[in-house]
Amino acid sequence: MWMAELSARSGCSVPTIKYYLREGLLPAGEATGATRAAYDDTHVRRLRLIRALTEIAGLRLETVRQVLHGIDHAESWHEAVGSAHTRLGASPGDDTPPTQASLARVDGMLARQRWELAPGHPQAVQLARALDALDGVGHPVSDRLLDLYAAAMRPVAAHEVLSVLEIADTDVEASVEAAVVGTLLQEPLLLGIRRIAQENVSRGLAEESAET
Amino acid sequence: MWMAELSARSGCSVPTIKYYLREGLLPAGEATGATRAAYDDTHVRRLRLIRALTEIAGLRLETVRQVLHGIDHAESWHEAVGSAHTRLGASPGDDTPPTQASLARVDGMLARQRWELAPGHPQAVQLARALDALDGVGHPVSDRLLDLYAAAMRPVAAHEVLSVLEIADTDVEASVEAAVVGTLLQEPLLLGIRRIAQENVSRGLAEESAET
DNA sequence: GACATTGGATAGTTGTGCTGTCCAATATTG
DNA sequence: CAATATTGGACAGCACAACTATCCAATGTC
Repeated sequence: MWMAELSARSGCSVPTIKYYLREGLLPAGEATGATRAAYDDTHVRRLRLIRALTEIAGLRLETVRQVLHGIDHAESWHEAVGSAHTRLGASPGDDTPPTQASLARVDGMLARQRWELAPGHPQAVQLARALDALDGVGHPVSDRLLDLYAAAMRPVAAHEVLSVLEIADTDVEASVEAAVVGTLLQEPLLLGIRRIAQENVSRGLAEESAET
Repeated sequence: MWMAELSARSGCSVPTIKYYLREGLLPAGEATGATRAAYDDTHVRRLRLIRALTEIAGLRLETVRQVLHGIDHAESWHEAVGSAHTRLGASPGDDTPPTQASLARVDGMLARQRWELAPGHPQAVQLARALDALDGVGHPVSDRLLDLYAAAMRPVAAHEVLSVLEIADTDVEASVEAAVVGTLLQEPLLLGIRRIAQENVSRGLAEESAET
């Protein structure tokens, strides 16, 4: 298909597609001449993925490019997820080191869960910085809450990883994409359900106290 | 304290503080003369909250303003959380209606969890749109995963709401802020722990398969 | 051979979140 | 009381991200 059809099928305007090509987010089509290139379904999928990562996961194009690069160059699916996680760890330009106290709390949580993470791992650092930030606004979280989060996420993560594994047998490339998409694009799902759960607990308690 | 001290204590530059004042994010100090105004600890706290909401929760200033307005005007803490949730539901300018199929799936999940949500509630709409987006990129999620998310979030939400309630007895205003902060600023914590859990499950399986 | 489309290059636009500058009115200090 | 410093207020400017628009020569297509 030509540019016009790619635009129609992906929902992106032609200038936007050209912009993504320039920025290296979308691989060039197969050149069939000096002024013509052919695109296929992989380009349509890639465009939809870019839009999803920016609009839903809220990633910036620079981050999207790194994530896509990870998808394209990963040898295995868990390498891809690790790469995506690393890219997402820190917002660019923010290299404030976390406090030792928060790092220790993260290590403690990991130990209690019998989870292992290399010291100085981006995820641990990021988590420690989040703890610092909550301290900074005067709303520190308890270790109990961290453990609760960990306990809640354990079965979720297990299910997610296993469902990606099922695809990995038949199509490694697809499983890499599924892993990254699953991690990033399902975040709003999880958070949305958390909010709904909070509202229900909250309403339940409000009605309860109204009865007394 | 004067402007200079407020700047030093909050970590925001004077022009930035002036900007927030102009934008209505920070209440004006008490005017002690035509060219002087006194600020107090509430202003320091408010500034730190603004920075946390933008830098950590990734909210735009327009959204921060609405959230702060909700905090300041809420009668009760669950009203504040509801208001904050509503503000966060949709990205501005994005009013694509979800498909009926996804709305039905959300309703089904709510019914299975015995959760109640008014029809057309922003949270349900938002969740349905997230499901549509995942379908759009060719990675639909199963009802099983939704249920798993819900089951995982149930105890989390219960604990979070209860810990806010404990404060509510002594200080309603503080509990309102705690509810909003807890909902928004603890999101990175939850997601970070989920990523760590995924990596551990993934690494465990990778080692396991390496042994065979 | 006329006409539309493409790729490539370049410049312009919009929105967001600050920053910088200026000034008159005041405090503060000596 | 005078010199100096600081403040609030208004306004313009800047940097970045993500497009969007325009132009053009080469090339397909009919």
